[in-house]
Amino acid sequence: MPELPEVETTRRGLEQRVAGQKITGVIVRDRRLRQPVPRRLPALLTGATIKSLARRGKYLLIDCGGGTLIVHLGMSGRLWLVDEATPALKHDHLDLVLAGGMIVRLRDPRRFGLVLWQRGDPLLHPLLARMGPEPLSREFDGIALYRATRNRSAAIKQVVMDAHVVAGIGNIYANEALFRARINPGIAARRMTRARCTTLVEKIRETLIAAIDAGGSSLRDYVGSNGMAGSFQNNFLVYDRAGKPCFACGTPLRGIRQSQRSTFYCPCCQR
DNA sequence: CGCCAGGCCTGCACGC
DNA sequence: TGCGTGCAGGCCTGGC
Repeated sequence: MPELPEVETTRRGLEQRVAGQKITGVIVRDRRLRQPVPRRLPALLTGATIKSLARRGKYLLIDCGGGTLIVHLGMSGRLWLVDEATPALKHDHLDLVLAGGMIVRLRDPRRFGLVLWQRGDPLLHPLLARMGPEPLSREFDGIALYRATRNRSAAIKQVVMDAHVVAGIGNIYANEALFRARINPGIAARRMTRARCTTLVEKIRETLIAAIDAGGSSLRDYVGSNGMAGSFQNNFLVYDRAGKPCFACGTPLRGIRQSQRSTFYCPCCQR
């Protein structure tokens, strides 16, 4: 479910309501995520105060003073604030009970998500340490993408989805940005010119910012941290539109598979 | 029933 | 021999 814009929407929604709040209790109902939820989490977090929420790629970094709670939402995860009277349902695996009477709740039916604890600098965690630049940072520019694509025979879409190249570009936004950049998702990354790299970086940024402004995309059961649904799914130009006319030229869009992921593109506009 | 789904880590085989 | 790379598999539930 959540890609970078959805994670960022979650971060913004939660931060303003939980920063400065004390955690009075931690309820772990199911430890079985992609990795087991640390057993000592309640001991570590009870009594701690949430300082701030940051994001690295699709990882949420909840600074709790003595350490950072690192949360990844996987495919079906959702982190949001509920009233303490809200009953926990089947897939509500973790609650952070706050002093103010609210609960930060993690729901993740597919359990591809991750909850980790890191002392010290969270960016040093092995899963984060070798990630590529943030797509919205200055560090990620045409030159950086050009360098990262040299000697890579893999398709540009796969390279752009490689978190070691640039953080947090998922399947939907890779598809959308490539369409906006008029680049065929299947071309070998090494064949990208400098100019096309610059264009693609611009379009990635443009797409992510538009999606964040729309509160993310709501697919299936996704809703933001305040329970409100994002609306960017209404602005998809190619994602999930196989066979439908290209908004630019009318040609039926194609749906193919690349590395077991679905790709959508316009065979006419994207070369 | 089978297939599909927004992620991403791991391990293996391969080629330089 | 040792890497970087590319690919397949696996982790799960739910919806069509």
